[in-house]
Amino acid sequence: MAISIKVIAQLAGVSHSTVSRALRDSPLIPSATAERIKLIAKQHGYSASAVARSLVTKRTQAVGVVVTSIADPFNGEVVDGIEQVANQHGYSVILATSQALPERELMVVRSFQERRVDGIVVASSRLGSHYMSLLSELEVPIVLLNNQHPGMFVHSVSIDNASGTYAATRHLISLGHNRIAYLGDQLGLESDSERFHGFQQAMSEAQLEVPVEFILKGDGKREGAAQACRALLDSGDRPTAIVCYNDMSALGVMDVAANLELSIPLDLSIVGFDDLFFTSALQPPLTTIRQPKKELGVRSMELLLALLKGEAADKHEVLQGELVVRGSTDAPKGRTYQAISAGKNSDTRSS
Amino acid sequence: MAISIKVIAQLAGVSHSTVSRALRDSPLIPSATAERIKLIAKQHGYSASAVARSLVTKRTQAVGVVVTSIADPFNGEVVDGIEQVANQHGYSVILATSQALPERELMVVRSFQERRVDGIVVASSRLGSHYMSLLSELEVPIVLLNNQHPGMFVHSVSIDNASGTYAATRHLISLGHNRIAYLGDQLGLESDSERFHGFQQAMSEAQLEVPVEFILKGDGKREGAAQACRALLDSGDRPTAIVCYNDMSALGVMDVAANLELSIPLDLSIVGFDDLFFTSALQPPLTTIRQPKKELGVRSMELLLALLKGEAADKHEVLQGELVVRGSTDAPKGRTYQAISAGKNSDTRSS
DNA sequence: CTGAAAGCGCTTACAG
DNA sequence: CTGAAAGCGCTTACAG
Repeated sequence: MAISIKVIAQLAGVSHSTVSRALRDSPLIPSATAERIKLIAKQHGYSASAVARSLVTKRTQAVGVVVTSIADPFNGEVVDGIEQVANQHGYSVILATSQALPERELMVVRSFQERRVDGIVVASSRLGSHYMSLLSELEVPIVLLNNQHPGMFVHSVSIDNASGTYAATRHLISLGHNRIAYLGDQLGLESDSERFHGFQQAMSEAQLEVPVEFILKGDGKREGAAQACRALLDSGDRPTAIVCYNDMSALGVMDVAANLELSIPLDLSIVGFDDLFFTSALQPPLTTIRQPKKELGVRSMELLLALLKGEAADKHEVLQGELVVRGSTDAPKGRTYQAISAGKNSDTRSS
Repeated sequence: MAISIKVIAQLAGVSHSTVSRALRDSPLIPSATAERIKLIAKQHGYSASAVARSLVTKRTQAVGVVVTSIADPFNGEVVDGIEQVANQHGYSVILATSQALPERELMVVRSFQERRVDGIVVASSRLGSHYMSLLSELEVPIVLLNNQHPGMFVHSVSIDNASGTYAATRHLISLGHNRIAYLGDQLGLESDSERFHGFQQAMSEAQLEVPVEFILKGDGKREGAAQACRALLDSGDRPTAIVCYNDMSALGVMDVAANLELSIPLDLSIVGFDDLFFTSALQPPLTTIRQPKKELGVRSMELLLALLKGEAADKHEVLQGELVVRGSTDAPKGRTYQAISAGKNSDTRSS
């Protein structure tokens, strides 16, 4: 059905080589001839076959992008950035989701390989490391976004996890909290341990203890986080603040707090991570670490593009997050009056 | 770099035709030979070239999926459904975003055409109709998700828009509201006029007037919706309830309400549309029409698959939404006591 | 400037 | 069962 270079060659009375050259603006073809051929091509609705071209050029102008799930709003923003840059540079995006299923991960690798994608962006946090080593056998450039597998790959673009939670924890400490919990992820993610590390560092610098019961393991999702923190929040030995692995986890904590009739931030201050678009609409709005999500996608694709051009490129790029203070954090109840009176009454010294 | 059928033919001491057949489990090849060849292929990391295969079979086993933006959480869930079904059936998804830019839409069509995708799912609401007619020239099956261009295409999967807002409006009326506004979209979307129609029908059935000032035009987004409703909500002539085109619009209304210190649902009841995942976490949680988002994606891809197989398929499939009543709707203030006392005190008759 | 030729890596009638 | 041949739609040295 689709018309080929051959038929437009006949129509134009030239060889198909000439048509090919004319259509690709080869300097060999005089512009008059080229225009004539292009016109005929256009009139007949000619569209070059990328697949035929790829066979000879050995380039598909396609990149593979893997995420665990594109329903995850974080991934959506990231992929949006990737896709825009890719498209601007004439690359198509082949999107695959692993759903965190090992068999799906395997299929994705196979599929990328068979399609001969020129490069890959792994834009997801939960891919198994077995999978990663398969990917590395593909012999195409790979960029990891928020790298969870340090050392396995050379190129990555990540958020500065540790500084993020460090800033969040410092913020809580400066409000007067000293009983602060950390609600992490249970999959042993690199990002989780980095975030935990930032938390710990701030705590130890302030010489604050973190009892083991204050270190919770969720799963990065709302329900998992809720389950992970319920017992602690229901106990007499409650923290006054909690630093969460991400916003979805924070949402789970808010659910439990509502359930236990704990007031936020009066009884419990909460900090998230990511700054997903809806966090400012929560009641109270969530204090969180903003990740430049789209930017992460843009930079990853730009890095991949550089690699594709054979340019030497930054190996590991790290972007900074930003603490966004909103209503979910405030001074702990016991210290509220001190803080207020200290502010209103300048002759009162706070401890 | 990638090994070809030819070299494994040499290795196995057979012709490349035999290798091709063995690898594709042709019944012509005895299983012993086939196994031997497969083993060699595996040992040498052979991976068939989808591009070479596509050139001869005229099938790419790839489908194009267009959305305006994959950062939109609604689209994320939809595409997740599409991708899962596609992958299960051996199809890859080429994702393109139009960003509602005409020049991008044009590029997307070109790109799908050059890549010779086997079919297309248009999973987005805001594609220009010029673009749609370009798409229809592609001569591949096209499925429209939440079809905005009735008549232009034969195959679509949609939510029942009118029944959704009809149910939402009935719900408000049954709570005692009679001053109900509709906040729509300004792009002349089919879904918007259908949703408005459902609203209108419920109102006229209840013999309730809808003053023109109560018909607002947003843009389906938070800020646009906020802007569209601010003046009305700030006036003395305020509605007691508002039916929104979608959840993001409802979010904008909530912003304005908070700003004007209107209490929800006491001063204003709000209904959304979509049931995005965060709506249940809002304060108050949002009453909305749930769209089966993933299901819409799944069905669309299944429909496309059927078309690809040449099966006669449903032309226009319509899925039903579901009213999810949450805290953002209640009886209007003036009637609250009546409603309560009518409930508590069975000898009191409400009007 | 232009064309004939070779080749990219496969699939699939066709002949044996 | 197996191989030689043709062909999918391009690009690009090579020769003129």
